[in-house]
Amino acid sequence: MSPSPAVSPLLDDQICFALYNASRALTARYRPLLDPLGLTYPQYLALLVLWEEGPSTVLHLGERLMLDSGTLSPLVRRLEGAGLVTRMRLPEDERSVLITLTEAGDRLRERTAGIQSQICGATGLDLPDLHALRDQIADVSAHVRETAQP
Amino acid sequence: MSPSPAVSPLLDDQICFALYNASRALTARYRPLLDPLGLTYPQYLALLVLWEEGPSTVLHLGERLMLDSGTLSPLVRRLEGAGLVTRMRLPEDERSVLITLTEAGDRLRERTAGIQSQICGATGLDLPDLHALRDQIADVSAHVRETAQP
DNA sequence: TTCTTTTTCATTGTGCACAATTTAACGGCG
DNA sequence: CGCCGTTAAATTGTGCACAATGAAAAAGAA
Repeated sequence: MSPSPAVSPLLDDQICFALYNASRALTARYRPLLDPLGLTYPQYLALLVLWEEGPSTVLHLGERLMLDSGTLSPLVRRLEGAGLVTRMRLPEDERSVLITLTEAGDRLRERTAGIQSQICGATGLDLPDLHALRDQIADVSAHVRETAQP
Repeated sequence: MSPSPAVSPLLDDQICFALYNASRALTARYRPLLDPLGLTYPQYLALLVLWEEGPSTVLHLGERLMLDSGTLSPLVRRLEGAGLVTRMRLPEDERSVLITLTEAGDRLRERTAGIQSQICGATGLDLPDLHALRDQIADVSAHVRETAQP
């Protein structure tokens, strides 16, 4: 082991590169599980919110997923094209678009039943370790967002 | 706190969502640091490899960054357009393209000096914790790739 | 050598991310 | 009421990721 400087610029030392790789690796691991359902990973995330929390506006989806309308508008349009959700302007506020699961979108939930355990298994960690790691990562994430420069 | 099932499908419980968010948050944190240099984060990663390891083929870059030619070809073309690298077919193997830093590309390295410490500071962790977390994430990443289904 | 397979890179097409702008609707406020 | 700043989505444009395909060169087999 060579001694490393206090803050190394080496590629493999970078926390961001590790996160970037891990995120892509896990998303790739989801792909063969989601492909049969006709979903991408971001589409699956949007459905998770709808399954958990019911009809949501684009704004609400964006807050939960940390995504803006530039990403969500076309994504939701594709979910609508697949017959999984409907879009409706709110009568009480015509600016907002309420996204609601269709019957097909609701039923799709059952077919995602085994996905989580497969993903957790692929990480090679047991549940306590996985939860601890997830919390650490979430803390870093929150801290990075808080220290964003104006 | 409500008791959670063994493997929760809830959005906020998911390790992948945490990784996905953290990766985007850190990349966003890099953006104002890299914008003045005219670089994106993936372009910065490619330059890191070239700064560390010298002239590299597209294949070598791809192995280091876990990216394929479909991503790297246009990325390298943009680096070439910015005058930071040159591309040359290897005389001994005309299939391979060697990417070499130009003077400008080499000099750019100096202007990235303070970036790492700023990013590390933004995570809110000290160096030992940061290294431990990075290693854990890299382990998960490697395990996920190993357990990819055929 | 000739034929076949593999390797390396580029290209095409789809779907995110995200900045910047636009459009329409809402909420005051005079 | 008309005016104005704000807000919610959508749109536009750029740059990744990645699957799939194509093209050219190299390596091997017959």
